[in-house]
Amino acid sequence: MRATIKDVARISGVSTATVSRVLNQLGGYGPEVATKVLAVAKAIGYRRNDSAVSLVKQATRTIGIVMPTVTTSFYAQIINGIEDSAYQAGYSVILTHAGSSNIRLLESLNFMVERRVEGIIGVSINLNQTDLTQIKALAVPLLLLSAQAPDDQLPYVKVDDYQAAYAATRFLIKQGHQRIALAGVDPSDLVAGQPRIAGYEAALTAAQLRPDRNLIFTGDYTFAAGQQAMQAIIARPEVAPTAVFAVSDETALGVISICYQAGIEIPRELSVLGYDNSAIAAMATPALSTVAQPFYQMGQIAAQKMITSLQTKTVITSELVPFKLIQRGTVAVPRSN
Amino acid sequence: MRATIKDVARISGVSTATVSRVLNQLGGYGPEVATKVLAVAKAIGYRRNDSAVSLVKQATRTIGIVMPTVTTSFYAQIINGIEDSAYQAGYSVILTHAGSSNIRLLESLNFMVERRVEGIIGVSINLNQTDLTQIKALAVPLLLLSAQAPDDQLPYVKVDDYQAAYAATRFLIKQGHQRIALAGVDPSDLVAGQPRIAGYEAALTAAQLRPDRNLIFTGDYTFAAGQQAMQAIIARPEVAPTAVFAVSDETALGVISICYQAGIEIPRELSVLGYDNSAIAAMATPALSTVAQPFYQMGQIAAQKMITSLQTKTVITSELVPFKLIQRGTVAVPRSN
DNA sequence: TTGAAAGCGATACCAT
DNA sequence: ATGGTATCGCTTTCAA
Repeated sequence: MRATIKDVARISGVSTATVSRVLNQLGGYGPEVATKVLAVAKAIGYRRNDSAVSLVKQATRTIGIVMPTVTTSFYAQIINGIEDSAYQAGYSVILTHAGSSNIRLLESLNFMVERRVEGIIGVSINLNQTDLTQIKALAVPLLLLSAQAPDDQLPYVKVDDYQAAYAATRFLIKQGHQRIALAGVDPSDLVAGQPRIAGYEAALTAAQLRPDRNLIFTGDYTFAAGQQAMQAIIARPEVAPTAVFAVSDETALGVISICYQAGIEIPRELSVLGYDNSAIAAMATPALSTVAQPFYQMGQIAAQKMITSLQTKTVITSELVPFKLIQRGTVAVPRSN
Repeated sequence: MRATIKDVARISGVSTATVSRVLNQLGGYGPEVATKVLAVAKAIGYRRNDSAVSLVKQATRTIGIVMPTVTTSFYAQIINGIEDSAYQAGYSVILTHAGSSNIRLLESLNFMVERRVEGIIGVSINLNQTDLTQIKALAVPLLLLSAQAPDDQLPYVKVDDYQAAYAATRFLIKQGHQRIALAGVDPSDLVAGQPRIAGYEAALTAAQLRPDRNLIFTGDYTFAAGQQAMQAIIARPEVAPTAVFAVSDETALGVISICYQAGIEIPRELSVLGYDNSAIAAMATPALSTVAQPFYQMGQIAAQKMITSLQTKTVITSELVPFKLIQRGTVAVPRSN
């Protein structure tokens, strides 16, 4: 059994109250007592029991992270950001997966409530109205990261997908592209799907280019989705885009992998633009031009917002974080231009 | 304030003891009482307070993960594996970073001891004797994942780096390669460095090929290390390997990126073999041939071992997990052959 | 400056 | 089948 405050008290010849005061530097004790207590605590390897502290203080200084099981490469960056901020504020981070398509979501959230986390950051989780109702009943602050709830019923930290898609498409147009495909997008996805489609089409329209639904290749943001999109593009020469805007870096790599097999040279014959700027983007060959989401910072911001809100008892405000266009090696002017 | 067991007891008109029995399905109560209690608990949104449970049970059902801050792409897979296994066993997972080069290591471990985690899984952390001594003093089970302590003072789960490097090199030799470079390796790294060098050299020797120190390009397993290695190779035409065995997938991609810039075609002019089979390997162009480490399973195994040991109070045994050679598109027979 | 003691929310033993 | 209550380790009033 581990040493407790009582052991320290007994050995030091003082009361537990005094030991507690010394250990927490609350003042109101003589210097020699302090020295003694500290020495004893160290000698017997005393460590505070946070369960007991949490119980009496009614605060666990813990925040929870819930995320889908699927492990796209950028989650590590987000977690890093959250954990670093939390750590600095003296908070612990507990982690659970919501399973694929949220099957474990409510179970996970419940788990965390029992663990008495003070707040939860939900990464990339899509919520429907039922979820939302149940979450309200949990009575724990939930902040969304890279996600958004219907009618903004929950605060979020994310980039503006519409603006990012608009800027990305506009960038491609400025390079001289006129036939630009959009690949891997899920049109039923209210958060990252529809806004990106809308931004893409708006940029096209603003440049007097007529959006063409045949240039939109739907998918689920994966590598495989990119491969399928590119295969479809090759299969239909009448479509012949000069650039493809992929909705994720992984999708972009899927596109590129098919081009490689088909002998299509990038960026000479086809430009490819990714989305995320995950670690793989910089390591791809050729290095992937992409829309950067500042994942690490997003994690930091989310944790900070949560903790500040907890400490000041204020409501968490949503925040749109800036994206950035990173030009590397996969976008060039179109050949025909 | 959240509802407690007392509230449930009061409203149901029974004692807290009975409520506890019902909630934990311990038997020893009438069916109508059970129904009543459950209904009340649900109605007032009662959730168990795990801090209180942990305190009285002297068990937190929590395991901690400590890992370096640097976020190579496979950490997500490891965490997924750990979390899934832990979740199934009813355990929570708390996560902290040890900072770069372990600066935050002991602080993190201490944090976890105060949180009363029942065991800690240390991912990719290199320990020296001082660390080890302090860890012993913490008196908490520590299992290493993808790491190994001096003199095997701590149990571990990892692949056999020597054997993997041996097999990989042998594979390259069988393909007809005779001049094989080793890139990105840290020769001062006892865990992943020296064994791989040794395995590589042993395979060479076994095939009557004389190991050549000029073919070993040291580094720190990163993308940049791969780039530097390849630049060095190009700068010294007298070395001219026909294959390079990179110590990580990222390093392999670094090698490939320089080849691309230099117009060296892979695998026609140079074969490249990676190590890890992280998510990026399959998505690279051309797809990377590599030595696979089963990260997700390693996470699962580690968590299972830890939890089993906790529950059966037995000592954790080390385990060498199998690696696998994954042949994709970056290794071919040498041109000159 | 210091200590006694009440509680935090649950469990589990001992009665009844 | 049910209730009373000591207990887990700590913080925090209230007194002294």
